[in-house]
Amino acid sequence: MPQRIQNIRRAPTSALMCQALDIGGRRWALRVVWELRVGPLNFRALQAACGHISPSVLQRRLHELREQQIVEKIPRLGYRLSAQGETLFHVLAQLDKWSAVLKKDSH
Amino acid sequence: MPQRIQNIRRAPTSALMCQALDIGGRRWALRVVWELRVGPLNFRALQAACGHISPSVLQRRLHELREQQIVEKIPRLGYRLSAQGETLFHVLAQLDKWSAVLKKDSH
DNA sequence: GAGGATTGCTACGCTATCGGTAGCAGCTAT
DNA sequence: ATAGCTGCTACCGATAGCGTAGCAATCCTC
Repeated sequence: MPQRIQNIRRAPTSALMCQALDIGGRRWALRVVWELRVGPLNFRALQAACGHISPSVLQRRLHELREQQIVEKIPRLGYRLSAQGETLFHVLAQLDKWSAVLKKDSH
Repeated sequence: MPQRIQNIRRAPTSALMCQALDIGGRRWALRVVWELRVGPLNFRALQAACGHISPSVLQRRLHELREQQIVEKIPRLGYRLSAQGETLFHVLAQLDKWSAVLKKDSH
């Protein structure tokens, strides 16, 4: 008799991973990190780099990312990745490599 | 005179990476992939694993993930990761490691 | 230092997405 | 047969995202 599939014992997803997936699961959040990969950008430049995300949403994402200490604000240059953010960028770099396998024509 | 920050020449984000970030930027999308890491789950089990995501949203995410050929449906077992999905899981495994650096007390 | 451009950011109203609950039809095990 | 589980849909209120306009502050140029 095959074991019921929902009863398979599995390690529960850690709270921190849930948190990471929650942050990443918001529109534009990962994109913002990705666009900051090269260097700091100010608000308008970041907006343009993301393909004209609306400023209200960008403002929210930046606030959240700063709360998580992924992004930091610097006085005269705008926003840049923190040390944590740089580490997250390395993860996204893997995602960039992975994205090559996506079908081009899907939408 | 410092170069204007918005004029820094930067490689534009590739269309495929945009697509990947778009898929991942939807609520629950990455979480679904993550929960399927161990093995196939049926609809209800997946719903429970995600912490009771509403069925309408899960249905939508599964449809999209199947369109992208990240998840596939198998007749009597439910849903499982495709080869592409497995590769994506490896990226998320990096994210899991990264998540350990997140502050615990932030919300 | 007057003028205009650029900056970060907010307000507003609309649409799209999410979330919660209920429930249905098909299958399965008893 | 019947009771439970399954995948999935419908409905609808709540939330998040979008697009545009615009404002106060700063910066640049003359």
